[in-house]
Amino acid sequence: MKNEMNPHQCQVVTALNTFVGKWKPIILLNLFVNGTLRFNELRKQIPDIKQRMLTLHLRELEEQDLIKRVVYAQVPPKVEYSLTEYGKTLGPLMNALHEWGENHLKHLETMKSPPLIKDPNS
Amino acid sequence: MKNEMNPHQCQVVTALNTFVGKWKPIILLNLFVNGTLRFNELRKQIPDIKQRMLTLHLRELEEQDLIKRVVYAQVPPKVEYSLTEYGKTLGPLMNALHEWGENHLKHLETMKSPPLIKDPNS
DNA sequence: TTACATAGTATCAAAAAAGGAACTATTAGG
DNA sequence: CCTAATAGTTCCTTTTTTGATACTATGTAA
Repeated sequence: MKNEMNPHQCQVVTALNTFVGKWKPIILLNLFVNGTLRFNELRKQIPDIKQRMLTLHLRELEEQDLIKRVVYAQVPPKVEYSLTEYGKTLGPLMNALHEWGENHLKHLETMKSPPLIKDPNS
Repeated sequence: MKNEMNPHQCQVVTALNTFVGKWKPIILLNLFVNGTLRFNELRKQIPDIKQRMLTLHLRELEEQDLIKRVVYAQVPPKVEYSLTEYGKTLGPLMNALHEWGENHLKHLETMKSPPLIKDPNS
């Protein structure tokens, strides 16, 4: 743990605020994994998301310079979303989260199921 | 980005869910930085938190095996909170978040203030 | 006996986030 | 003229999260 880390003016919170929420991490992950996706392709990838929520969060992520939005002048409309170069800097963080999460699932298993038979040597 | 990473059964979300929220990261950070703290010491470290929120989140973090709670049988009461060994495994993640957050603050600066004078060589 | 300190609970109110359903613009094709 | 496709927007409701304030238990010390 960084010793200059200060829980008040807090960069950890700054970081979290850019991509937490019910949908943002999933949207970002999909763009990491699939590259460029159209609006409806994202919807298919995230079946439970409502159109409204998808639009709102895409707009916010765009504001934050994490994703870019490219509109093609055609009908029916075509809009493509992808990570910006800056958005891609979240990659290592996503990996770290992924790994900790994976380990956490294992930890949950060991917590839920205590040994049925006590080890006689303990 | 991990190629086996799958936005559906998603470990990133699993990880985030264990410590996101308005107060949890700050509580954890304080325990990382200060080690063991009593209830009221935590309150002083986090001036804006309401007693209720502190209690609720401490209980949740304890449930999750991220922190431990030690009650001393004395009056007035004394209750100490600290990270569990498992809680300490969040350290590298906190550091990664801290670093990305720090960089993000710089990025925000460069976004907010576009050059007043265009570089004639660009 | 009264006040004090610590670590809480209990209740109700407010605010923030998310959900649901319906509606829109555009144009190509039949 | 009607329909279909895409990427939205509008309006309203529900759920979730926080906030605000007051109240409690208990032993010690004045």
